[in-house]
Amino acid sequence: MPELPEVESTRRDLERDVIGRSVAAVVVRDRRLRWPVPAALGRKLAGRTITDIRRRAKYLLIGAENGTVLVHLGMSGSLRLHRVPTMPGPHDHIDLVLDDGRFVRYRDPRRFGCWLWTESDPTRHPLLVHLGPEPLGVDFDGAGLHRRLRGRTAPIKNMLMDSRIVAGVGNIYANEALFIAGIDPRRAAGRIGRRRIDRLVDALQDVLRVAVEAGGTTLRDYARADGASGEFSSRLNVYGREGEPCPRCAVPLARTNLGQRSTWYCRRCQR
DNA sequence: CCGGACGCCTGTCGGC
DNA sequence: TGCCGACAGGCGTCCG
Repeated sequence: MPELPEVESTRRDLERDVIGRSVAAVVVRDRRLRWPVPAALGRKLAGRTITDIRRRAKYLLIGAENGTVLVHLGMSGSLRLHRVPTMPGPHDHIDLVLDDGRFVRYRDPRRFGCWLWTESDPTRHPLLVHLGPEPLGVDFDGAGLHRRLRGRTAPIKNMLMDSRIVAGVGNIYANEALFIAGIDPRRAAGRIGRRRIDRLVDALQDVLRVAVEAGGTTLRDYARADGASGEFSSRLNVYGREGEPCPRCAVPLARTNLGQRSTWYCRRCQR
């Protein structure tokens, strides 16, 4: 579920309230996430101050004085900041309780996410070390992407969703960026000219920036840290819109499958 | 190295 | 109404 804009929105929401607070306790009700939640996590974090919250790709890096928690929201995860004690639901697996009594609650029905602990440089962690550039970072541009795609025969949409090529882009924003750029998602990535790759970079950056400003996209499970929905849902041009008129040319939008994922596009506008 | 398929898990929805 | 398959925002791993 959560892609770069959703994770970044969550990061910004949490950063405001959590930085500088210390951890009173970590309550783990179910350790069975993608990988088991480390048994030592509570002991490591208890009494420690949260120094920063960063994001890399779709990972949140919650920094303490003595290490970093790597949090991934998987397909259905969310982090909510609660001010008042509330009964946990069946999928509320972890509470990070702060010294002022507020707590960050991790909910993840499908348990595809993770909470891991590292005491070394988190960017060198095996899960992060091979990630490609951040699409909104200064080192991401048309020249670099064009070079990385040289010789690749896989569809461009698969490449956008490959975190080694560019980090943090998932199914929603890959579809939306390709629509804006007017590129057929099935097209072999290495056969797209430099000009069109430049357009794709612009489109991707635009859609991600606007989505972050809107607080991300809520389809079902995702919620901001304050419980609000992401408002980008109403701005989606093609995602989930098979058969509806193309916003640009009114031809019914098509759907296909690429890399086992549903893909929506306009047969006329995207070449 | 590359591309494609497969699980992991729970919930929901549509068709019969 | 009930059952069953398809599908859902991700991604590490395996196979050819």
